[in-house]
Amino acid sequence: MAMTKNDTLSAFTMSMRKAMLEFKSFLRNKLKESNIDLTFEMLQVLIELWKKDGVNQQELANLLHKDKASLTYLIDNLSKRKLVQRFEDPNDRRNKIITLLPEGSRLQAVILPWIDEMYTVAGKDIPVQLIKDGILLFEKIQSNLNPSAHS
Amino acid sequence: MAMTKNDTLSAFTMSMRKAMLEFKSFLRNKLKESNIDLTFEMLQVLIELWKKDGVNQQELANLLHKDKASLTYLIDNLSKRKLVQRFEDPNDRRNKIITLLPEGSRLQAVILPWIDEMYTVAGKDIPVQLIKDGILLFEKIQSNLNPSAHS
DNA sequence: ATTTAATAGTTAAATATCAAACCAATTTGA
DNA sequence: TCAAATTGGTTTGATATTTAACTATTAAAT
Repeated sequence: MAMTKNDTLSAFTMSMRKAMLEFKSFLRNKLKESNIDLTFEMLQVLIELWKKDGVNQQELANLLHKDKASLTYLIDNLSKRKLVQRFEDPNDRRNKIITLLPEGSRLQAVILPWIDEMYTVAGKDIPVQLIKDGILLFEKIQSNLNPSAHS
Repeated sequence: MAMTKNDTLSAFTMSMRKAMLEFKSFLRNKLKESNIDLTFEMLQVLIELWKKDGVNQQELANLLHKDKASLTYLIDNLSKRKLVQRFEDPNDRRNKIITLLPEGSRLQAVILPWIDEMYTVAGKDIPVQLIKDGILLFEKIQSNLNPSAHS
């Protein structure tokens, strides 16, 4: 049977979904091995804060392509675990600035090596140019599906 | 600053996430425009049933890379909407065979054109070979992260 | 043949996502 | 300046995902 371009795209999205799940699964296993009670999504937030601490929820939502409502819950869950803290921005009291607590900072040295390992394992025997081509492909698809989004 | 291969992979996963969200968002908008009360995930199940009706939950879970527990809930929600029905397999009473109800079948003619449109829009000005290259890239990453998985 | 193991499905609990409604604070603009 | 619009965050309700424990059924093994 002839495979149309749209059939290929259907296989593409399926395979993309599965690759995404493998990344998540890799990290979940690492966390579980060390009995760290964190989800992949909470980790995404922490990673952004390790790059730049003191960011408000909306900025985090934008960086992570998540809904601001999702961020409310994620910050709640990170706060419960005493990893981050909310502060009201004195310059604009609508904003809640999120900062790392000591335990949240401490985890960086433990977890970042796992992230690095994950990418090293995932990218084994793959030329970096292929990965860059993949990014360009994603960006083209994004702009096709949503021309108004200014990436 | 120099961008390492792992930095590129980090950008890759971010961009992949975003592309996935655009696909979901496109379909959600279509469904909403027509006031069809279905989620992207319920649609994934229907699409498999449109390809092959009368499949059990575990097979659906495997096809969609989902957990069997997720399928229980998805089938519950599709049943509530009178789109599918569970049957006990007489040959193996552990299995629940899922079949389309009339309304579930009827939706195919409405929704499949949207799926086709989604892929046509997404793939505009993209040579099919690039998409195939993307699939190979995903498969390589999958086997790197999870060598035991026999795709 | 009887015990053991594996498989399919359900349930519960915790978390995540999304849309919509909402509040408070700030910005715009007539 | 004051009303309207925008922005950041929260809440609610519905759905999705994951893990783990559990039941029922079937298959495997000694």
